[in-house]
Order: sequence, then structure tokens, then C-alpha cells
Amino acid sequence: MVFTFSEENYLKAIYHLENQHKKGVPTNALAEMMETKASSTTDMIKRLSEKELVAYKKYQGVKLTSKGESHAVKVIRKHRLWECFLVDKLNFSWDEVHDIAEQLEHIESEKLIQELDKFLGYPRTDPHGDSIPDGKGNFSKINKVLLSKCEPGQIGVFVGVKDSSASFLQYLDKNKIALGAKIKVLYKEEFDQSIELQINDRVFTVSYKSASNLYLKLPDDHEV
Amino acid sequence: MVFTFSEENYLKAIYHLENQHKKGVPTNALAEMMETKASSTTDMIKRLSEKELVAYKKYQGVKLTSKGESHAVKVIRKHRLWECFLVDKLNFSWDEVHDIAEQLEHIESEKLIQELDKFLGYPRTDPHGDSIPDGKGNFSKINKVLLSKCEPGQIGVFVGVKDSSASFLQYLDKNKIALGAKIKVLYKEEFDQSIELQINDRVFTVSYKSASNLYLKLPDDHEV
DNA sequence: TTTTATTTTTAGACTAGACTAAAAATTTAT
DNA sequence: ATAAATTTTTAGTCTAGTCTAAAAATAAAA
Repeated sequence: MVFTFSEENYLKAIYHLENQHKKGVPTNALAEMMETKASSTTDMIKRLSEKELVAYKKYQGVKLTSKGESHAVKVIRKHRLWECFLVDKLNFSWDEVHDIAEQLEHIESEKLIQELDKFLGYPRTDPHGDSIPDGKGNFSKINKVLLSKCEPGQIGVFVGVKDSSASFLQYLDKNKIALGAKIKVLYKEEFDQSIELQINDRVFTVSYKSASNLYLKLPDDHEV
Repeated sequence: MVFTFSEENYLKAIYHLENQHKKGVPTNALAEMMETKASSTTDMIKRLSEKELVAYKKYQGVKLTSKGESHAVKVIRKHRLWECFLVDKLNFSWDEVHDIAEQLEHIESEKLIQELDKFLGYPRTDPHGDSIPDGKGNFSKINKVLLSKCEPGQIGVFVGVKDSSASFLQYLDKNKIALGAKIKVLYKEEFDQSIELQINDRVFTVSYKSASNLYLKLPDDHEV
């Protein structure tokens, strides 16, 4: 089966939205993520449905079929491997890689991605802490939790970001918050939900918005 | 200026055809290289002309403007650098890289290509012996000549192929003819223009067709 | 130089992917 | 439970890039 770039981008978007919308991704949500109009989205959904990549009933939202999901995961695998390549081999910083990986993820060659994976030493996470599916599409789902959901006293390791926009990543850099940092929640301000943390050896306060973009791995979590 | 993949492919094709068609590339020649119909080609020529990438007068064939040529060279630079990457870093053989490089050459990022160039150690030729334009678009034009134009007695080094199709490259591999081989023309058969050569230490005969795809660098050629 | 052959362009149609505006279905609120 | 608001779909249009068939221009041949 052959995929257009556009089809791949929609599949990816549906994949990501399915977390929030377990009973079908609404057309509007998909349209917003794709930055298109709902009518265009309906058109694409019909095409994807025709190809049996999504299950679709009018007005009921859309879900990936196993075929659609498996392809979405392939694209995500490619995206994340290319991000590793850019950071590990070509001296890019983590806030510069997203847009280029958006292009590279559509390059079609099984051997290319296999060899790239090998060349990079089979990395298990990308520069933003997201885990990289293996050749068969299997994730190592690590048990991470949003900082904004943590309670004072909890301790964890900063393992990923939710929103990997350049501006957020640059904010983290500027404030010396890097993947792997040990974080302890000291205090949650009731008024604005900002959180005071101990990060490595200093005290730092993040807004609620920032806290909702930071993933921690808690020490009592054991991977499968 | 933003370019579609299709526009870039046409620019590249025109660039290559300009060698054979100094006074304008005929629509049919371009259509044949692009594997499209002449009518489609005329349409594209008009679009390129609109963007001032080509100079075009009806029925007169088409020429790249300096703007068009400079972009064509950029695409060629990317193509050849990616080929180097695939062969040098990802264990591809020279007959496997063309199609993937055709995809990768359209990835848009100045920094990416700069860093890739650096990462590869600023290679000056690609795996097929074609020279790689530098960041400013300058080629080191080496003085190579087709084997089919050589006369008995001439000696040269095999430095490149004209047609880099997988089947031709595999034929060379099979017969242990690799870039860098020292070749002496022993005899040209008048009947079918096949050429008997001494290659390294053995004697080998190539057809006229093969000879017209092999470039030699003659010893009396001095680069600029 | 007139006819014939070839090349190139035009005209009109198709598809993918987008859009706007309007209609239809669903959900929310009174 | 009906009205109002929201969401989704349909209908029709647009562009890029392709096609076929036919017309027009150029080149080759008689």
C-alpha cells in the first residue's frame, strides 16, 4: 500500500488524539490538529476509510483500524529515529529537530530505517523522552506522569515533555532543566497551581502550564 | 521561494539535459526524462517560467535561469550528499542508493545539509563518482571522458558512471569493475564497437553500450 | 516550394487536497 | 420536549499536476 504525505499526517494525528478520545476522534479535533477545516477533514476521513485505515461512521468520529494504527506507528518510529540522528550525529539541539523530522518521517525505505536504527545503536527514546517503537511496532511504554498531577513530597526523574514546541524546549534549556534531572515537588500554590520544586540541588518554581508539559518517572514505577 | 517536489525534479532534469541541448531543452526530451507526456511538460514549463526559474519561448525549448540553475544545483548537492551518507554510514551499496536519495533530496533545511556535509567529512564525489557541489554551488569539474571515446593505447582511471541504474552498477560489481580501477584500452572491435581492456591485471571486453557509460580520467588531465 | 511528418501547444477532463457556504445531524439548554 | 447552539457533512469551487485528443507550429522531404 502506498501512502501520501497527507494521509500519513492524518493517521499520525488520529493516533495521538485517540488517547484523549477513546470512543472516536471528533472531526473538529482532528481538523484543529491538522490545521485544516472540518470539511477537508471529512474528505480525508472518507479516503482513509475507503482504504480501510480508519473505521468511520458519519457523525461518530473516527478510529484507526489495526492497519491504520500499524502504519501510524511506523511513521512515528521514523520520526523519532530521525530526531535521534539529528541530535546525536548532526549536532542539532532538541528544539530544532521537530520540523525536519516531520519531513524525514515520510521517506519510504524499510532498509533505510533499519540501518538507521542500527547506526544509532537502537535508541529506545528520542531527544524529548518519547519512546521509539521497534521494527515490529512495539513500544516500551514507560510509566510516566505529568508533573502537574504530582503531590508535594513526590520525587521523580524528568523523562519527557508533552508539548515539544521549540519555545517550551528553549524555556527548559534557559532554566537548566534537562532530561534526567531529579525533581522533588515541594509545594503547590493553590491560587495559580504553580509548583515549587527542588530540581537537582536548587529550588525552582514552574507555572501550572509548564508543569502540565513535563513528565516524571516515579521511583515506584516498574516497567514491564 | 518554496518549491514543490515536482518542480525540483523538473529543474534537475532540465539541468542534466542542458549538456546535450545547449540551445534549449526540447519539450519532448524533458517529457521523456520525466516520464510524463509532452502536454504535462508544457504546463510545468509555464509554471516554472512564471516563477522565473526557466527562460521559455513557445516552440523554442527551455533553459534554466541563474535562479533555476542555482536551485537545481542545490538539489543535486543534497542528492549526492545523501548518497554518500547511505553508502558510508548505513552500509548501502552503490546500486541501492538512487531511489532513496531521490526522496531525501527534497528535504528542506539549510542547516541539515550543512551539518550532513560536515558529518561526512566534506566528500568531493558521491558513490558513483559524480562531484558534489559545495555550499555555494561550485563544482570541482574533473576532466573525465567516456571510455567509448578512447582510442587503443590510452590509459585512465575509472572515475564515474554516466548511467547509474542498479542493473548497470550490478553488472560492474559482478565483473569486479570498481571506481579507481586502472584501465588500458587494448582494442576496439570495428564490427560492434566493443572494447577490449586491460583492467588492473586482467583482460576484459565490454560492449559499446557499457563503454558509453564508463568515465575515465586520463593521466594528462590536470584539475583546475 | 508545397506536402508530409514531427514537435509542441491548446483545450478539456480527472484526482487529491484544500477551501467557503449551506444543509443536516447531534448535543445542549431552556 | 422543543428550541438553540454546536458539530459534521454535503455541494460546489480552486490549484497543481497529470492525462487524451486535437490544433497549430516547425522541420523535413519530395
